[in-house]
Amino acid sequence: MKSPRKYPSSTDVARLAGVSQSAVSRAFNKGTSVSEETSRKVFEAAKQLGYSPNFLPRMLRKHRSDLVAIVISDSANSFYAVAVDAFSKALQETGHQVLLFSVGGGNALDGVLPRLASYRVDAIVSALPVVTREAAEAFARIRIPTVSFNTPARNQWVSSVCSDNAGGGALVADLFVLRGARSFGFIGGMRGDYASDERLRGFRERLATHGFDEVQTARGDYAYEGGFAATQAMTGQRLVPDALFCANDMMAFGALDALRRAGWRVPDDVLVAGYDDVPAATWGSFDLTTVVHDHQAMVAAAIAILHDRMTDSGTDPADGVTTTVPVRLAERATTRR
Amino acid sequence: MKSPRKYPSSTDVARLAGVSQSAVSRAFNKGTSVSEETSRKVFEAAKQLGYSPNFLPRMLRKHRSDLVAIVISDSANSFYAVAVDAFSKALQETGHQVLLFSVGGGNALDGVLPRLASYRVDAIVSALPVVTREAAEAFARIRIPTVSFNTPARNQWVSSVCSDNAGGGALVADLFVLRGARSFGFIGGMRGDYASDERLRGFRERLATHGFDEVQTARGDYAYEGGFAATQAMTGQRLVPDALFCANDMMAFGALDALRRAGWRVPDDVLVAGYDDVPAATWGSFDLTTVVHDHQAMVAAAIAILHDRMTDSGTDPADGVTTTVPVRLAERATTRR
DNA sequence: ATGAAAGCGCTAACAA
DNA sequence: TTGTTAGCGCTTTCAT
Repeated sequence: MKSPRKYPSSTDVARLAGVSQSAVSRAFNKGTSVSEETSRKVFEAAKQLGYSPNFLPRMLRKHRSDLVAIVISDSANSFYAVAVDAFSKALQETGHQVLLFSVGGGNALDGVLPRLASYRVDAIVSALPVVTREAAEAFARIRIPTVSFNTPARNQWVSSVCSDNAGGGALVADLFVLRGARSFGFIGGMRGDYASDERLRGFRERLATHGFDEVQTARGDYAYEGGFAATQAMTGQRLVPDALFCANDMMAFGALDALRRAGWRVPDDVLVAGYDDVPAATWGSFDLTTVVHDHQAMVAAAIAILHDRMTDSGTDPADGVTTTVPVRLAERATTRR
Repeated sequence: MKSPRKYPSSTDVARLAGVSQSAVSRAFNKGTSVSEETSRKVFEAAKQLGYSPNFLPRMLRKHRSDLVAIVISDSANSFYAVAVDAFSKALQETGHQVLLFSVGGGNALDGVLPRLASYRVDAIVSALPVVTREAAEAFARIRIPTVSFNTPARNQWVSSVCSDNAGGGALVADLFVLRGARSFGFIGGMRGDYASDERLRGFRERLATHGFDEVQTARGDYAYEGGFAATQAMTGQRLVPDALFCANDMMAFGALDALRRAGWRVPDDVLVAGYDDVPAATWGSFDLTTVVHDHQAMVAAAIAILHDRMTDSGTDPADGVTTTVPVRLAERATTRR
């Protein structure tokens, strides 16, 4: 490897400024006692040498890196992309920096966790769509405060922030019934996906209170194509319910296109609702009724937990909390009769 | 701040294993000479203590952090979101780790650059949609090899990898003419956006070779709404060209919906093409002709440049290169007569 | 307000 | 193959 460029050190600056090395350190750290004069000399020399303080020794000395890991996977869910940006921005405000870790499919998490520990990150955000019990325990084993974003998971070291998935499903159930539907369908995500399962549970339980016990379920893949295929299967068998709830907007778009192609009219023949309120939901071609989660509130809640866990006055990291952020319904053309 | 948990050090492991501290270091670094026996004792003790090597002192000693910064802004362009994931994955393969830096609007870049330097990152990927001359010079000033992704920028320290924007514009021009269009429109991105400007340039120059010198231009904001509004202005004034080229797919979707709402038929009355080939371009409601760039090739090219700059045998970082990745056209329903 | 000195947890040169 | 030793560039007592 190339012998890397040698950066000037505080000692170099000290020599040029004619002060001690510790004076340089003090000049660059506020809340320390340095004279006006010394400070001036230091900054002048620093500028001349192009000096910028090296953060690594500081991490070493202080036993805290101010690094926060975000663990992502290549999910089609663009929800996580905006979350990463929001986290990064919010954490920078408090002097933290985001270190990104990608896990591929399978048990790749185990390959990544040791590195998380080796970078001595102060906290972890899991932006994984599925966190198995084993995964949660693996997180706990490295004993770093962790918050699972948008996926329930909880043990001594792992907290989670989720939107009220079941509540959202219930809102959709109420609306469908109010609009006169009497038969119901649901297109879910992959197996083991808590968010999808919860949305179905809330939907189903609320329908039961209205006296409807049957829900025709199908499974998609959280993408347009999955929603399209699942719906096409319904139209092919002429088993289209009065109202169709899709576990996310992408699948709802696929469902809409499949219904229209097969000659069904929305909302006249079929009501359709999605979940997420992605930008495309408002587009003229779709104008989709959907459940809106409050991204900002979710990120804020996660950050609050992390800060609490990372600071002194904070809670003992050894007990995770579960925060549920409320959702609301945005009714648009696909359910408006 | 909470006094952070003290991790076990190699010295702790050494003591427990009854070997020297350097033996522990050697056991954890391959390519060093350690006996089977010593290694066993070390790993046993390490496991017992829950030891994982600390990377920070290593960075300190070696004068290389193996950290790569990715600088992002809150662009609506989801193209960057997938790129971040691809970069992260590819860099991890070679033992690098991505450190994320978000810049807000305005001159916020200046606030971020000193931190980049302080983390001693080995290289920088700029995923900013606009890199002004001043920004490029600011990058150069910290003398860390930088590659600007999808936005031209170049000086001694800054390389760039771009798709062949002008070439894509030319492909669209050829197709429009082939399909019989005789008047042309273009909806671009924000001021100073090179990608948009280049797409227009290629479009315009190729049209000129076909004998068409007029292009009716409008400006959007790279989002659905901007494309919708710009197109609505055209339909309102009844100044709709035979063929409309949008600088990205999002605006093309807006344009399609605006045209349809105003009673224009696509492709019968108007041809429409976009740029990016986002997933929604293939959806039934749009089926949009668009220019496809090769994400993978672009990321690979950027990584290749970075690796070259980061390694010993590599090129002197003091001369940036500009790599142009070819594009192709995906013709779909919006131009097929 | 300032300097001297110790030490964070590693790696690497050197000696044995 | 192994142990000893000297730093990497900072922060932080402790004197002055």
